[in-house]
Amino acid sequence: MKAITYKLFADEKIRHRICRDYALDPSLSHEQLAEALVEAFGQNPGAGPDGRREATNQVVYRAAALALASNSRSWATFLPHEKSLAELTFGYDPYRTAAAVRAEQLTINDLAACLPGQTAGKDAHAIIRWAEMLDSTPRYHEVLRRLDERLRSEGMESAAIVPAVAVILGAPGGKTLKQFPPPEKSDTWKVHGMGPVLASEFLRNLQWAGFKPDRHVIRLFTRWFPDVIEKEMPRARALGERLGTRRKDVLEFLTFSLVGAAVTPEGKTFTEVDNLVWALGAYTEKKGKESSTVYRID
DNA sequence: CCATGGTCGGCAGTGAGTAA
DNA sequence: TTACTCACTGCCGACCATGG
Repeated sequence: MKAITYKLFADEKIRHRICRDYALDPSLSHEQLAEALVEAFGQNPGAGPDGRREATNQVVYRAAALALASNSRSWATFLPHEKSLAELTFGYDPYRTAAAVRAEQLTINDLAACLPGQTAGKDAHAIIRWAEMLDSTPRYHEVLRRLDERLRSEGMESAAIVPAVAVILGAPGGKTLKQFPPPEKSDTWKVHGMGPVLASEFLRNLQWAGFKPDRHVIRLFTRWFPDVIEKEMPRARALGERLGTRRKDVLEFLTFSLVGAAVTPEGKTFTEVDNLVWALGAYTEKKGKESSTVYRID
């Protein structure tokens, strides 16, 4: 971890770029900057219990909307638009948002204007679909907690919970739905506009403790920890089996989620580690330009 | 035939990098 | 400084392969 924070903030140019993107004070120490960066992502559950606390549909809606807002879009690009997204959705109120859409006072284009990039329309559409889903599903978070409780009661280790739920929400196959019947009045767990990766982002926004293996993280871990990957692969396959899937992309997602959990040291959260590894991949160890450094994570 | 899974390309704007 | 190329991001739908 020290090596990663050093690499991130020692270089003047990179430190200033990160500070510009996330409105941090460049005169802080490396440790303070690392802490402030993780803070800026706002997903670190800290010491609290994960996945167990209450969350209103409004809190759930905010978590979903922000996860969708991060799709194919650097967080720093979206940040300036966050305020207007919050205003358009009445402070992430799914009921008022759904009502405004019904009354044709809010359109996909209105929301898309807050989401720069190629997936703007699709993400905006998904944000509306989520409002409609939550509008007709009271206490959605309780539904998720029941899923969480079931998996735990069946002996699933806690590091596997978020990846498992993310697969059920993001890429449920027919077998998955047989083993995990969807909530009442619904014929699927599939959430709008999210695959497993965005679904784990969504869960993290709800302060569930999980590791999100995005492209940067996968790329760097492939270089750093081939042995851990080898070791976690059978466990990912077993987990996939448990979830009723053998899809290659899902197994890759599960493998790297487990690798992330495995390399997270005692006393650190998954979120802290993956936020910092992500930043390293996004700002320093870029694709095709990686150094030969194998960063120790401790 | 049906369910499942793999592969590929489109989406559409950002920003880093490079050449002139 | 300007103009240009290209990689990047995750989801999804079209299409094909496999196997019961």
